[in-house]
Amino acid sequence: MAREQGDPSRLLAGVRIFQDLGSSALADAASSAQRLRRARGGIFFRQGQVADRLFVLLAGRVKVSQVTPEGHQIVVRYSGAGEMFGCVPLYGGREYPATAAAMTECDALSWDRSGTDRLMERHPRMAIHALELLGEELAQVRSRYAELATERVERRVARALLRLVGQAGKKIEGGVLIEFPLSRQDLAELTGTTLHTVSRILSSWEEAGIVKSGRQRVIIRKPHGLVSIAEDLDEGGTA
Amino acid sequence: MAREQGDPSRLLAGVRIFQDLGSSALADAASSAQRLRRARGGIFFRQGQVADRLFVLLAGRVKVSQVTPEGHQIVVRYSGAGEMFGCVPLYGGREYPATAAAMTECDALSWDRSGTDRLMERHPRMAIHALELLGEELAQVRSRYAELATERVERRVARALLRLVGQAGKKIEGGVLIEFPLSRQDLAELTGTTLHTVSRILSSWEEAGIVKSGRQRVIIRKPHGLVSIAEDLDEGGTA
DNA sequence: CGGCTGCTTGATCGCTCTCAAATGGGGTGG
DNA sequence: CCACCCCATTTGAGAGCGATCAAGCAGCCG
Repeated sequence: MAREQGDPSRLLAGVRIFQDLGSSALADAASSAQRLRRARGGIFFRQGQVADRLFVLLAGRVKVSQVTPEGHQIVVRYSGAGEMFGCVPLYGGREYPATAAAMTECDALSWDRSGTDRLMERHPRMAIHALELLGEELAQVRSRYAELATERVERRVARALLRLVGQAGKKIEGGVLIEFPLSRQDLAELTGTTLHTVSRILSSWEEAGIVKSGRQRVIIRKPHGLVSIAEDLDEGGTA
Repeated sequence: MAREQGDPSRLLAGVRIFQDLGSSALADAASSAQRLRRARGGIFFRQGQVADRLFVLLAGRVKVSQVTPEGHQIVVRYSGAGEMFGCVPLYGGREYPATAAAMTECDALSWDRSGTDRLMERHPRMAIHALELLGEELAQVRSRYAELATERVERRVARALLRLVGQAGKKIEGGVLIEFPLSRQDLAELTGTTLHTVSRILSSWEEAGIVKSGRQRVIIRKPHGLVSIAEDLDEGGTA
């Protein structure tokens, strides 16, 4: 457990599901947590495994993805520090419906099922927070669903990038860098298209000076240009 | 109609969120509920309204749908008797993200926000059940998302119909009838396509003897045929 | 019976997938 | 330190699914 950085209960204070819980509750949670690290590429859990653990990410970035019966990959979401993932045990699911893999070096806490049950019993507010988080996630998936059903690929990719900027954007000179390795394939699986189409789109944006991208790297040079594509505004916004 | 049947707490026993709650809790819930009826086409709530009520459907069928900023309609789901809808207040959302309209004559119970809060406080198991329901819904949306991202329209329509059979299928001679008025447009909004494409697909299925359909009516004659289309099996299954 | 609403069907267009092949950057092992 | 190999990416060509546009049709209700 909390090998370095001393008090893990301090880390938990910033995590939404543990908010407003009081220090004794945090200590309670921290004491029953297991500390987990993963190198880039490491796996937290795999789709189909018995869902017996809940995770909270302290540092790093995790890709949560699904494989359809036909073998297509879908990226469900990217989780960052302070976010919860593998929340299936919270609501009684049997198996993980997705795989969670570390995109960068990761550091996480986790609780087994009986631990989460006990925590939620003792601190009912945790259940309320869990409800809130799940509700928000539901709203988000629905909005992505609507997007997929009604929007063109280019706009979907623009929106996905803007969302990623919000989650993992880092200001650098000349733009905003997405702070973890993100391949064309990843973007394609996130937006429901193919890496070829993503590559073409990024190339055209690069030509327009909107982004600068390379091997698993994306820098947004003109966020406003992306916004014009993402929203209804005319394309060709030159910020 | 359910107006008779006396005791509303009896009605609640079959609703998942109230399961295992004990009769006093049911009476508690029933006593604070408001009974609501809507004629076909009536509205329970509209997208964007302040989300102040939770609903449980006792009878009838409700369409939950969204309009995107660009004006496209999306059907989120169809709810049947015993199901909960408008659960936004449960997890603290401000506004309804969708509109709930009665597809048939409907009869429902509803609680205002303070009522649901109080109920969940007094009966924590309700919160657990709510978590379960939300989790299941999340899993379902994700699977529909994956479907939309990776499957052809015909297969999506087949799967949607099969799901509807499970929810509202009624065996009649010569097949299974979807028991509420369902237009081509509805099916299109449910599967992320256009009414034209749905119409063409249904026509071709009709030719193959798989379905029989008319104005806002669909009868599945050969469910197995639909399954062959929905799954990976070769098409042309003649059950 | 007439009009409205939902359904059908044809024709065309174009976005996006698919298939194919080449390119290049980066890390690794020698 | 260099060469090689692997993997991500780029780019072209072509096909096809499904959207869009445009009429016409038919059941149903008033």
